[in-house]
Amino acid sequence: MMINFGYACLAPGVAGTQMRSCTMRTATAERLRDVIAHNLQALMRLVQYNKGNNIHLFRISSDLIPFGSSPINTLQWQEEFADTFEKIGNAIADAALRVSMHPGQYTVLNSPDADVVNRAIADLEYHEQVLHLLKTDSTSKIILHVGGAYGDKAAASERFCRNWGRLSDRVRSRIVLENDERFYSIAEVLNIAQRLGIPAVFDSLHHSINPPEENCSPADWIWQCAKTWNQSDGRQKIHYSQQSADRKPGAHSKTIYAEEFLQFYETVRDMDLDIMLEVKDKNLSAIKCGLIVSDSSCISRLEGEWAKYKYSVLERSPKAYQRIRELLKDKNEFPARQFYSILEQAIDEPIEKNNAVNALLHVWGYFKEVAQPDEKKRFFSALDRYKSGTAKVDSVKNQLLKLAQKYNERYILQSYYFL
DNA sequence: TGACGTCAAGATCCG
DNA sequence: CGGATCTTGACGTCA
Repeated sequence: MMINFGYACLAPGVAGTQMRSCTMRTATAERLRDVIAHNLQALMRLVQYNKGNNIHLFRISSDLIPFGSSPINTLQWQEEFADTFEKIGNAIADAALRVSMHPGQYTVLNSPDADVVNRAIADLEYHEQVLHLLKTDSTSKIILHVGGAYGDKAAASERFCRNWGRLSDRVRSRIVLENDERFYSIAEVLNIAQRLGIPAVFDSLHHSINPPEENCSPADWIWQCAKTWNQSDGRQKIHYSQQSADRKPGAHSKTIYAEEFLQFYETVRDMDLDIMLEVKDKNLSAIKCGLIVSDSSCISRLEGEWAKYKYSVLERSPKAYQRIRELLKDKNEFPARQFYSILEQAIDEPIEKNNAVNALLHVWGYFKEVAQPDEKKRFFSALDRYKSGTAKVDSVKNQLLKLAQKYNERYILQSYYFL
């Protein structure tokens, strides 16, 4: 039995992995060509990053090809970039990475509006083309919601099943259905999924907001969903996320909080699962979850994470900074849960000026020998403006980021301090 | 007609 | 002019 963790689309803090886009107004063939080439390169770097960080589950952004299913995009991008796709596909296979895609809430297959349905079909075909060009098999899924209710959910579900017949075999072999937070509960999704003979994806946060009448535990529903996954679908997938404490219901938390997560994990740990985390800090939480459920990893993995977090901790809580340093001293231990517990508390604290200045000066330490006189002058004048309240801490940080880029300070560049 | 969610582009403002 | 901050875009449904 085994559980993998993955994240969606973006890896904040990882150089060269940002997606670009364009608006309809600026979507010339040339511009689109540029953006697609850039995004494919970013995807390649994401794949390599995942491989290097032992992450085996990843959602590819629907924005990979801007207007990928729109007549606005007149490029033959499938042919033009076929070789690039193939190279990335090889890297995906080499990394043993399972990729998926997830069209958003605006792809609605069960709409009563024929145009909306036609666009939804085109959009699903676009997602399939990407996965196909990457040479992935049918275990690379397209996650879809049922759609709207239109005041008559039974009729809307019927329409979904009818329009299902209009999709190509290739698309149908990839689609999996997910419960949403407003209309279709996991029970209703299971119903439709069973009828069409396709897998169901349990989403924990959607479920807590929109539970079915049947009173089963999340683990029971996950077990129900397990029966809809067969050999050609690959390992069962679920979505896990936590409610943001300070935002509206359904909003994802900024990180996966370890304690709450472990309570859930205990209920599914004996299953074979791929768990897609939906969370603001993306790859950071995927690494976190992998580490806190592992009881036999090397402390150097924690030290590597600490290197990236340390200045974000220092600018909030020098006390937590010291505690973690103490915690990581014993090289024979692997105190992942304690490490993340202290970290989470620190990251949720507000930034106070004295602590922030302390952290800024720590980072400045990397440049004080190499910086030019004018760079030094600029940094300290920005620091003074921050101290006196006429500038924000981010403007001082940006100066440090610029210096890190100019002098290629890798230790600083990889830090989450600048996010 | 605005809110919803997402994240980068685009626009504007400031020194 | 560069950097910081605000608004817009693109999608469909529902109140």
